[in-house]
Amino acid sequence: MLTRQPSVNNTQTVRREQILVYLGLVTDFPGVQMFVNEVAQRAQIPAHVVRYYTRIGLLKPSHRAENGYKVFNEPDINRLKFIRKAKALGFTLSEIEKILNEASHGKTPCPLVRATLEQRIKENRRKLEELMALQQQMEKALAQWKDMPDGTPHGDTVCHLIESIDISQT
Amino acid sequence: MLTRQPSVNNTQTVRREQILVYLGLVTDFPGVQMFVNEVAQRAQIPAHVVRYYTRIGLLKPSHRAENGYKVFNEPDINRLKFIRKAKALGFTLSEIEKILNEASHGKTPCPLVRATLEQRIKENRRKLEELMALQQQMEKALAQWKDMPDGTPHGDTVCHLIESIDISQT
DNA sequence: GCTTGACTTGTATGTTACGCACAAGTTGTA
DNA sequence: TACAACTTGTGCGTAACATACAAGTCAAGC
Repeated sequence: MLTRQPSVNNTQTVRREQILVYLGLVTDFPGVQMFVNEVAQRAQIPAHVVRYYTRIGLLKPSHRAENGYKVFNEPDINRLKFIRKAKALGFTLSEIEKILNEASHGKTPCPLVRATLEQRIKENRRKLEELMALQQQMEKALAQWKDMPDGTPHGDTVCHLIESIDISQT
Repeated sequence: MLTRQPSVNNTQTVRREQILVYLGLVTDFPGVQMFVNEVAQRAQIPAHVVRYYTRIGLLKPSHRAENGYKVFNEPDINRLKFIRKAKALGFTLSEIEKILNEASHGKTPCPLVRATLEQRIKENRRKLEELMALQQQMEKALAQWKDMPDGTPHGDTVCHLIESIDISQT
């Protein structure tokens, strides 16, 4: 069983220590090398996204293995899970980075988090209104076109359907 | 008055023929050279956007002036106005390009327009639902945080506010 | 020992629709 | 001739990845 896993469960190199980790028997064995795929799987994030986060400096692998592979540890998984939750709340990556920086300096990021979220809520409200207006505009157009025939384009017109639209109040 | 316009009305080189055009006395004088700024102004689109459209091939200047400046004509203004309306309806530039291609081949783009708009409406509905769910999630979080104190970060936690969030159903 | 296949690395490019900045050329007027 | 107001093209930046590439690493099977 101590073979390289086939594509069945999509893990990477598995050693005895890692199996112990999987089973929850060991959580931070010094010899355990956690690579991209494993950390990605455990944090429920696509591996190439983990690479992306690493590239932009949002995630910093603790060190490199002898072969140059990035080595992650348990705190990295927490960090990734945090990022995932913050993203689900509408935070951008750069906001998340600021929050993580605050926290790593021992400061509480909570006030920043509250403020950012309020800001996000406001922006989202505006975006929602825009999208709803667009939706109305589109549905209105479609209804209005119901009884209009198709036309052939000529000199000044491309498609009278679109050209009949009034965008004055948008 | 036949000077280069100062920045007051933001036009470009003005010649006698162009003034006639402005006054509506002449609509397509062969000697009139319409450059980027003027066509942009008349189509109510920022000049750099006209350049962008030209760059990606969405707009094709009829020819170049002797000095290399792009020369536009009346149909280009119609094209730009069409693009503006289609964009206001939620069409993407590549969709608009397809529509314009159809039309330039003498085919009626109307069926394509109808189909695309229906598609856009569906997508927009999905996006709206997503955004509304996000908004709810955010507002719920903010309310839930009202009575929670700020905490200091340590080993496993960055910000308990965010970490308390349940994203299972998102 | 060699091949094979599943991993890993990094970089580069495409996506959307621009916004902004650059350097350099052109034009008309003072 | 200097200057201001235009013009040109190109290139970078945005957000958050998705996709593809070339090349290196490792363990197992023959």
